[in-house]
Amino acid sequence: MDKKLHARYEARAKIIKALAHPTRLFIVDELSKGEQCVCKLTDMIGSDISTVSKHLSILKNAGVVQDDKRGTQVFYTLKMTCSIGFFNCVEDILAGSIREHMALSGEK
Amino acid sequence: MDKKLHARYEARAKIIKALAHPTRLFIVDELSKGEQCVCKLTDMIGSDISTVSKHLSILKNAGVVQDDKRGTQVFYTLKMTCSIGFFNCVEDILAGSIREHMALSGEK
DNA sequence: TCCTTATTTGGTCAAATAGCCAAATACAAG
DNA sequence: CTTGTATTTGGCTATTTGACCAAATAAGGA
Repeated sequence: MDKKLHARYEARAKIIKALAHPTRLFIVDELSKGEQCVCKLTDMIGSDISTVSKHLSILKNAGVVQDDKRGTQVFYTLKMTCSIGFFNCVEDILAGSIREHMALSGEK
Repeated sequence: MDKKLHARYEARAKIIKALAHPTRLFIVDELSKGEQCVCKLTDMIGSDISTVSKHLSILKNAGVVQDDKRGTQVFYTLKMTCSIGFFNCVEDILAGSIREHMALSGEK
């Protein structure tokens, strides 16, 4: 694999890696409904606010979300809206795995 | 976030995590052109064959690829074909980042 | 059966990730 | 300028990941 090609895959992987965490997937889903401030997301997620803030900065760094500081709060919005379609694709895989699992267990 | 919801995001994340590595993205791209044996992929990638084998097993475990043992070789095929559309989406983000970067550098 | 080739698995080590707490910053209101 | 609220950053530890090597398996042919 040549160097330029490798760099291309690295760049892709960076974005996908940003999505590859349950909390961050939740955030993306939540933001697909509209903007949210860090505090609201923190309430919903239930981790430490510093943890949520770090997840948001990973997403922002990857170009998946955008932030907008208004007064003392920071509001995040989804930038990578096409990810929603992909999640449906992921759900299909999950549905398939469940079917296979049932088939292996001898259920119909 | 309730327990069931969390499990759902965990399951999604597992699949996305499987894709979140440059070598594995390369494999998916390669398999989108047709099946390949481990040895051929190893040649293209240039890492140790055990490393490639492990990447393949991660993809297989996530339901992204399928294997088919024929004689002494193992051939892998892409199961999650919808990922291709997602990669275009990822490319758009990358293109956007490059544009932003140029804008910040004062170029047009 | 005994090689040879193709692939997987186990072990080890270094690097990256995720979470929490505490400290630093940013900003608005008094 | 002091206080209070919202958020980010730094530091620390535990866990996971990724790469390589060596050893184990699997299948085919001599």
